Amino acid sequence: MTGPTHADQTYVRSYNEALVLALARTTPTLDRTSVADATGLTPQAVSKVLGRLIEHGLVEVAGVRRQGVGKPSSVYRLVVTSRYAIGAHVARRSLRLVLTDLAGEVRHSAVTPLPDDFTPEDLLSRLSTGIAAITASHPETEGRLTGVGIGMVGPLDHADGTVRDAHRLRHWHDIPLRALATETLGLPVHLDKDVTAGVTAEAWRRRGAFHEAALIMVESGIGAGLWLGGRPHRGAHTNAGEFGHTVVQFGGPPCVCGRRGCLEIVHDRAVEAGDLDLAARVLATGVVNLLQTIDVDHVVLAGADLIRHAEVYRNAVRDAIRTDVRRADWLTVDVTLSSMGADVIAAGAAMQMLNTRYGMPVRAG
Amino acid sequence: MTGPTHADQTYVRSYNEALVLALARTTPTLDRTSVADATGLTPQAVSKVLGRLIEHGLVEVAGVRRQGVGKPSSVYRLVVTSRYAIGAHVARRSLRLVLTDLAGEVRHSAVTPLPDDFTPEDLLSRLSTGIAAITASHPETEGRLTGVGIGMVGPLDHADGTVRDAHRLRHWHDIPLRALATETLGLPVHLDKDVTAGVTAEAWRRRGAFHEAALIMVESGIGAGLWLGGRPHRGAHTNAGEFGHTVVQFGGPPCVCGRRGCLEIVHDRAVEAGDLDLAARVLATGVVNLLQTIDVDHVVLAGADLIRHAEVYRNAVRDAIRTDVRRADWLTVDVTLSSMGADVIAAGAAMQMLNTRYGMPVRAG
DNA sequence: ACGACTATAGCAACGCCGTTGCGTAATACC
DNA sequence: GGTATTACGCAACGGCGTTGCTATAGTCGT
Repeated sequence: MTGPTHADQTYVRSYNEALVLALARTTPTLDRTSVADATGLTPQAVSKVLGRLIEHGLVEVAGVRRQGVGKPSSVYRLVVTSRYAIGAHVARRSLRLVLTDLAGEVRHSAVTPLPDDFTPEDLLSRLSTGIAAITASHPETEGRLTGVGIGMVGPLDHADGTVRDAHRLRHWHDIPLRALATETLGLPVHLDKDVTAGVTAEAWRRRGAFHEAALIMVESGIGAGLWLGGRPHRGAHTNAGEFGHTVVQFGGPPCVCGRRGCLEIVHDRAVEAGDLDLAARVLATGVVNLLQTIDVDHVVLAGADLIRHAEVYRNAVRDAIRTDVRRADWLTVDVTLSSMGADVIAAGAAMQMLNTRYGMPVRAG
Repeated sequence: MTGPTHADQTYVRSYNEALVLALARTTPTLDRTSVADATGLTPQAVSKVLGRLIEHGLVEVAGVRRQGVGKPSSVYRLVVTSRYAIGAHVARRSLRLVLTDLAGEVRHSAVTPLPDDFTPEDLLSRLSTGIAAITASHPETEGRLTGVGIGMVGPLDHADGTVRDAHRLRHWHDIPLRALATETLGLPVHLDKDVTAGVTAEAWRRRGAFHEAALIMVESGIGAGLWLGGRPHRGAHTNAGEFGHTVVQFGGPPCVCGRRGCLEIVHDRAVEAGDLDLAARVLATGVVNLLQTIDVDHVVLAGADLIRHAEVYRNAVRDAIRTDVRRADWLTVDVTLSSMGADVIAAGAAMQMLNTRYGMPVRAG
């Protein structure tokens, strides 16, 4: 992003704190020894890290645990109500707002329609009133709101927070949405593509198990959110995951994007023809293409149009993975449905906001 | 790889040293101020880092530079002859060995044929004699050999150094090649897929400019080496980049891999039919698919079968990128031919070896 | 009941990082 | 030749995880 930067002790501190927080997020309780084993830190260092986290209210002592002979160990746990974040999923016709706690649990969810061809001003005013309504009904978030994450259809530029040309939205060309929203809302704002936010939602809650993953979203378009090497992959222009516009049928029907035989147009034609099985097989072919290209071991299926026929799609993808390629037993892939349903994008956007403050520090590595 | 591990001051040290070394590799000369500007370190810290590097012989003082008023600054430069590495490119019928210096420059290159269906023993003995010949003719490498990098056709497991099932090689099933070679050669060994080694070769020499990139290789098969987020992307099972076996023609001709209409079979059929333009367009379609999926801004073309008709392929790829999709002006992609010719895989393997010692420390980020 | 044993917790000193403050060296300019 | 300017490096500092050691709070055996 900003070019290489150096490492110093503040990096060491925030890195290790993030490591312990990630552990706290994914385990009901912690104790000094188990954290030391999981992180490689010495028990003494764990005490110091936990001390800092307790001081900031992120972690608390939950009691002691007798585990046989010897002094019982103190038990710690995440204070999930110590921080909150708001996530927004900006779709073509609707705005979904969620409130999540520090563990990524959704505390509140609401959808409001958006007018056809809504403008930036339309969105900002609805964001404003929607967030005000949430904070009013959740006074416990007072002073504990980390910020607002926005997941939106692309193309956009994550690095400078600008919407370049949101697909099929007339008034959205080179709109500095992050800056506008920061000013309007008075809170830190994180802007990202919807699918990237979605895959973050899964990763934030599953930590280490989720190292190489893709979230496949079918919802007025087909896209993929990528999580590679333990972090989101956005590509050079925040344009990764334009999965629906890969050609699976050379010379096939023309697509709105200008190419022929794109996954999306071939899939949609099958749906229009009422052949859902074929549509699912087409999508599955694309998923296997994705596996061959980036070799993820977790595939999460999401999106309203997919969830409506969840089992058909999931079975097609699983079948394709098993039979399409002569895949050996070591090529294990876990195919699941999104655990968060329709909230996944908005919740992921909220978690991205939390992640900027309480996740792994960027750069270095 | 080994799960999350903590950060400490040894990490800070090696990180900053790697940062300065990367700068030294890609710049003719260094001075304290420019390093400080580029890394964000204070000048005093740069002095300490450079002092450590000089102590290890990796950097030397090259003189002073008068740049106007004030005390002239000391000028430093990488000692390219302070470390060497050997790279091996194991192909189906040949073994290529190169010697590179610390800058990644190829100092020696040699090819020997490999027998049909060669065994692990065949390879190890040829590695042994080949490396002995190189060190004998390059006495300056005495005591300065970092190790041996091996780039090979997959599938293999980079994490534990095992060849799982090398494509079309009968005697290569679950062979712990890294362990065997380490023992036989008495040197550290790094094992990786050929294409991943190849993309590392480009990245090692171009540093920051090369953040999101793919190396497309056409040479008895079609594969891609991926460089994402400033580091190699291998995927969950070291199986990323099996680009030739993505479907571009749904229901097309059957491929050896078991699917139908794979990029590789469609491309090869076109070549067999003598229609090189079509073959190049098919490959270009696959490249654009790759861009849509992972959004790289550097595409490097390589491989004997491609280089033979380099311009045809390059033009086809450039045309496809320009016209295939309604791409906006911000979607810039740089398409180049590999700068290292036939040595690219072997040289990249050597640089991977150098990278394990003198590159960015793993984990943390 | 009571002492031996054991695992945990935390204080204090330490080593090593980059940072800061400041004195010194070497050049151009007047 | 004096002065401003730029670069260098010693020394003290703050902050990180580590190490050594003592205090603590339980279980277990007698």
